[in-house]
Amino acid sequence: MNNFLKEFKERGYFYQCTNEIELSELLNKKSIHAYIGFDSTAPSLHVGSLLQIMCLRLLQKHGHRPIVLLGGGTTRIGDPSGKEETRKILSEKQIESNINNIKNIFKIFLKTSNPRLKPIFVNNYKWLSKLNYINFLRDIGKHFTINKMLTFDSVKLRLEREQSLSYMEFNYMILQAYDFYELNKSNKCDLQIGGSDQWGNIVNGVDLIKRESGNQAYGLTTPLITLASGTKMGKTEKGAVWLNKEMLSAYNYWQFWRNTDDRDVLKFLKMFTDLPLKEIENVKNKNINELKVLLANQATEMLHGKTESKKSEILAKNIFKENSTGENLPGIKVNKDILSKTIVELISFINKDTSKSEVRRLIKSNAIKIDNVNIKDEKYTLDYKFLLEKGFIKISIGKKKHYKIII
RNA sequence: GGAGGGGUACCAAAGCGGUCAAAUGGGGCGGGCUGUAAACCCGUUGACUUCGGUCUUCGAAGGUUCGAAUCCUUCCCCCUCCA
Repeated sequence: MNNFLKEFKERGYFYQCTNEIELSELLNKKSIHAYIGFDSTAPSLHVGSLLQIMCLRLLQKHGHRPIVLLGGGTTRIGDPSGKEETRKILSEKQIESNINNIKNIFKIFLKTSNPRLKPIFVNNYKWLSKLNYINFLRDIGKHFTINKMLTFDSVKLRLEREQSLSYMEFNYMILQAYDFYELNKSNKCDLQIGGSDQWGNIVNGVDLIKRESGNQAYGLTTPLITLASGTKMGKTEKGAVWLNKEMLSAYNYWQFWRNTDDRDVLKFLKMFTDLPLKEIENVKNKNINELKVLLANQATEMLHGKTESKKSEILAKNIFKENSTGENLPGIKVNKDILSKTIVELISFINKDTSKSEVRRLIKSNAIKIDNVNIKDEKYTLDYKFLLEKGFIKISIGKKKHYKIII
């Protein structure tokens, strides 16, 4: 089997392929172009898209060139996989700015130095917006039979559940197929990779290419990653785990990985790090918490760089150590008149989305500490002189949230 | 176009004149146990509060009533069945 496919499988990226044997041969024969489409509805991608990004990295590693499609066109329509969600209508400007931000993520994850392998960015708005309805129906629409479209899971499931499926959504599949066709024609793209939910769309693209231009193209899907706990990856209770420095700090990103469920650690090491599989094999019996640190370090390094990753590790060690003073935490400057208010006011000021009522509740349940000492009085006020002398003070909410307050 | 069902807190879902800031479950948050894990147990989950209470919530706007999530009117939205 081809090396790329082999590693693709060994790392757990593989779910389905339209024609594995032929694809393997093709990959052996030459360096190909492969694409993955990303939705541009948010200003950043989150960990939910990381597996696809890793696929592109792997592609590069094996000498193939990734094409990143940022769906300016399809974003304007909306992916039906979001089911019952009412879609936000994004302005042109927003979409453009989202696309630019998302591009930057790829510039971190993908190698850009080698001109033969550096990612090609495309925006399907360029061609989709030019389509003429009548021509499109006649040239492209003729290749799609309703009979077949109705058999695709994305459609079938909706119909079976008797949920409505709008004509617009029904067409999404065709537009994505057209994207692949277009990229095959203009960029020699022979392969589309996507999540398993994209299977139908991908197959349609492969078919369309075959019928319209006679070329053979391929599709490859990755499994939907569900955590051992059963939830979807990408969003935690606290919000999305963004792949963006401004939206989620290196430390919090590190923590996200550090808190991986025991049962997912090995799987994630394979999926989300560059560690050679042999090396993972060698360390797999190590203490599970060491492995989690390894995972967190590797994953964070990839996005935030080695320095930030190391800092996060040290910070974490310090914070979770008994009686940590928290001196390594990033300091939060708070001015004097807020410092002189009660602890309730102070905490809801530092942590904007914690209401005062909530802080009161937290105090009652023994969750608030200042310099590791439980605060039980909601009227407690900081000793300003002491703070001046010492320079900083640590406020803890629960066990995991710590803030270093400076003047 | 006709007939019916429905919109309740983060989500699902009860309530159908006062005892409703609204049952229950999930999720979240906090505590306990532990390993920053899982499982489990306990507490909590609108805001503000001088801890006595006060204010704002049940699709929207009006109305009836001492009193409405609950009744009436109009409007908006969703779903099912028939044409």
